[in-house]
Amino acid sequence: MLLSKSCEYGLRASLYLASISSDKYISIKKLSEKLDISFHFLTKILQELTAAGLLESMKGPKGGVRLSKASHKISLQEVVVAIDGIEIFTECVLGLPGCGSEKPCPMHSMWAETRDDIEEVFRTTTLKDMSKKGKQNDLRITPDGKFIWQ
Amino acid sequence: MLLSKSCEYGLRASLYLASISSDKYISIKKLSEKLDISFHFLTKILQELTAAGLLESMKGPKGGVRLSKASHKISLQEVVVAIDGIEIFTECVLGLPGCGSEKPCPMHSMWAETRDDIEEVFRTTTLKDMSKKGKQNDLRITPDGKFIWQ
DNA sequence: TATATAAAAGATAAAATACTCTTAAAGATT
DNA sequence: AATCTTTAAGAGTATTTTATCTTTTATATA
Repeated sequence: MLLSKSCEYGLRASLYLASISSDKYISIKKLSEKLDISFHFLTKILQELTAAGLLESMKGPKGGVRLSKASHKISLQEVVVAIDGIEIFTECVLGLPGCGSEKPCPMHSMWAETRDDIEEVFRTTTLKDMSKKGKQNDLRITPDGKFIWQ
Repeated sequence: MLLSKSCEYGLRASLYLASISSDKYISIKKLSEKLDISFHFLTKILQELTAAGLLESMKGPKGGVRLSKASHKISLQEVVVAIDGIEIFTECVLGLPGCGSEKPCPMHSMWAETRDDIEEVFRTTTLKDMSKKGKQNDLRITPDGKFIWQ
């Protein structure tokens, strides 16, 4: 599994927020119900995204979370790095610490290339790209597919 | 992390066996010492590779494990699949079950392409390719880099 | 000001993964 | 026969990940 569960949930929530394209705050309760993710768990994940500056939050009635900037200015890579860290885009496929061009493993050159391709795809794809695609083609972002884009 | 620790260890041991290029059996004890991996843990992992038909084993004195076929006939993909399963080359980046071209998620087409590239690299690279590279350039397959190719 | 709402924060629990250790059995070598 | 080494199964521990629960803090609105 490339991404952790936390990261998968974070991405799905971000895609939903991007599809709203409003500056209203959406409560985490609502998000968790729409996406069928545990409320408390999602809260933790979204706190990380808020701490990373990708989301803004507001307490109290009518509070919730929203994207901190336009969805076309947030890449999937930013979301992934905020939750899983930069490691997945930098680490050795054999798990050797400090593997790099100075002291590489046999698989380094082969893997670094592939890994950079993955990073590029995540870096050049925005939340808007994906939410637009999902909305236009009614694609699913929940296991049961019952999610309805607005 | 793309690969599990077990898989990283299995790959490293396979690379070492490939570098020996002999039909002698190598004891798991020796392998675990050379590669600095827990003997008991490595035993379990190599049993999986034996069960998958990638290694042959022999009990008793002078026993151990060896590759079941020439190292240029074993791909990295086979080793990975034997330990981590085929899922890493097939699963959805958002973790949605059954994600495919019939009922995709927004990231499906983007990810499927990248994922297939990863699979291709692992499928077209053999243990011989990597062990040869490691041996010729004295690259490391242990964290401390003290491993010596023979 | 009082109240309800909702995120933040922290503590705890459950599950999965990564290891370690032990025991017994069987095959191979000397 | 004695010894070496894998096979196999299982128990036990540690760490990380995933998930839940409770309390605190901030905010809107009546």
